[in-house]
Amino acid sequence: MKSYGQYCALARGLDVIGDRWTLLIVRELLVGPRRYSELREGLPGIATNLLAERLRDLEEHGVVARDAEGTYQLTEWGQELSAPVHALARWAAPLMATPQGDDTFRSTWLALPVAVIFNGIDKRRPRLTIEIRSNDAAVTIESRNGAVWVEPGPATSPDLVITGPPDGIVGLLMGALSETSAAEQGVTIGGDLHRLARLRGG
Amino acid sequence: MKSYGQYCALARGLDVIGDRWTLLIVRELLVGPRRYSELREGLPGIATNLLAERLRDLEEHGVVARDAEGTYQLTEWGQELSAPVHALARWAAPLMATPQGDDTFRSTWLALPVAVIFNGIDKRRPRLTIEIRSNDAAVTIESRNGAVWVEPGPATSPDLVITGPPDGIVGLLMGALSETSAAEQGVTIGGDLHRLARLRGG
DNA sequence: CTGCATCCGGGCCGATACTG
DNA sequence: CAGTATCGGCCCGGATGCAG
Repeated sequence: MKSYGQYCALARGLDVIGDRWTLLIVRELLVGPRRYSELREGLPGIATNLLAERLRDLEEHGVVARDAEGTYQLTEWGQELSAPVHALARWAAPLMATPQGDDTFRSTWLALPVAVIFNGIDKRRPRLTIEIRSNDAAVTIESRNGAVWVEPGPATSPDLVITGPPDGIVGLLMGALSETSAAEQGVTIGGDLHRLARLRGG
Repeated sequence: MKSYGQYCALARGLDVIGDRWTLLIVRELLVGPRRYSELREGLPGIATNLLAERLRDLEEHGVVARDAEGTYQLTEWGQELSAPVHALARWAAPLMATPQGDDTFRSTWLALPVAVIFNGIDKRRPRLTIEIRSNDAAVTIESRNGAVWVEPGPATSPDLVITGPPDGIVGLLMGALSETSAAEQGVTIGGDLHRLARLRGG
């Protein structure tokens, strides 16, 4: 991208991550190291040449590093993008109220709202395992030692299983939807939903 | 901009503020309401049609509102962009270490690093008035009641006057430069610099 | 099959000219 | 002062090719 040519931290930051698709690539890598094909899978709609070019730019700028096997991961500095990414997601949370419509969805994207909703460590949070079954592959929300995070794949013995469309699931996680209104959106819950509310400190 | 078409808060947020120049327009409006010509002045390099189009988009999305006299200002939701903007500026702070070079600078841009460095309210901070004289118009850094912010224009009776190039001034504000190394960059200080350090809690 | 590079049509960006 | 109109060029998006 052409530089803004401004001696300003925001402008210089945008010179690095302001390109189209760039921050979404960072979102994918914040979940963990990813192969090229996994990145494509998590970024529906991106052109393959764009993904390659962005990764090259991010590597040059010191945000992304690739190891010998061709796996991409964030550098230490790149990891620190979690703060602005979470802040932007939090700001944009009201936009999630309008339904999914034709928008695509990948269940690994739940890592972002989960990180925003259950951020930090709270020792009072109970241990809990939730399996999420939505459009594509199942993912697991784990609560251990006060921290909450998302892992790809189903759970071995979940305390709670939530099945349904993405907007209903996100509404439930945020606490914006009641169990009955979520059910109207097609969400099925296996287990006691109050255990989820307790993760938010409810 | 074309929507990413993803049911993800980050993607939907970028659909609103991900366009080129958009977040820099928000930076200008975070300082306070601005006229069209003032925005142009604070965004060197932007094309006038782009500025008009971005303002229209931001207004449609409910980020910006314009009053009867044609003054633009952020809505309540738009104001909340201060969090992601500050987070991005904080992340990009290391990029400010490379010198200004040919980059343009406006002294009102100091409002952003000042907000990042002296964020929040700290009652132990002393009352202080600093006048900054850099490339263009003078600005004033005010510390009152534990809060620190930037006002356009010179101060009436400053406790401290700092004159010099932008990179030297920003380095001094962050505490990354000593008084002597700042002086080597052409920074002149009128008054006792230790009073500035005390604002940071030093 | 993975991990890109190349090519091309269309849309967005950048600069200038112009208008109420 | 506050934009609109216009136009060349670059970037984006989608399809395809191809080397390891």
